Amino acid sequence: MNPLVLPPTFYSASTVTVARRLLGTCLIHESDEGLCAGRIVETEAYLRDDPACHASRGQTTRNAVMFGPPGHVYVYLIYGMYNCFNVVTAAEGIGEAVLVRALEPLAGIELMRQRRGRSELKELCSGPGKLVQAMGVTRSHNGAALTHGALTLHAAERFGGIPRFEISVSQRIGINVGVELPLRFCVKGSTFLSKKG
DNA sequence: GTCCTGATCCTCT
DNA sequence: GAGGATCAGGACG
Repeated sequence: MNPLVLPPTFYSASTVTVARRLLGTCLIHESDEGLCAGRIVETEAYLRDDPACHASRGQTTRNAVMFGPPGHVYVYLIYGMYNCFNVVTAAEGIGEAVLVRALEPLAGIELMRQRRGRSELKELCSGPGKLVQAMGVTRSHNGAALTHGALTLHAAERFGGIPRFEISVSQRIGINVGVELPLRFCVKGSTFLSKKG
């Protein structure tokens, strides 16, 4: 296995810890169309007892993946048009996840432009629905492991690393419940955030 | 079965 | 800054 691929143990820390550690790591998707990669610059933690978390009302067929082992992908359709990309955290049976909200494009940028129908670099991955579209992620990836397969998560060093950065913590975006909780984490000063952090 | 809501994005003003 | 697009899952009855 590629030593830069993050191991399953990476995901078994607390959800908030994983949300912070995900910043700077590289998401890579190798598809038939080509390879795409992006560095994670914005995440949000969704905890079990959090009303905004899908798993807060117990396990259902939709959110079953969240209750599975950590290090897997939970893809969910929102507003009938867009998908959100989540990383399952916490032990099996708990039901917590981290939403990836924004990426800094690293590779396969032309492919991202085709998929998005936009040319500006900042418009490719600066939002949950956008990055899913740019990376070519679909609901067929729901339940897939991030430790092997087409969709993998690599350490920051994979693309030369990221200069030392500060983490900015703020309130989450786009939800109506639990908004006051400081569970959104951004790479401070990044130009690829979904919103000013 | 029917109704309603939502972790969004884009276009237009 | 506001509104429309568009659909699956969950909560009812």
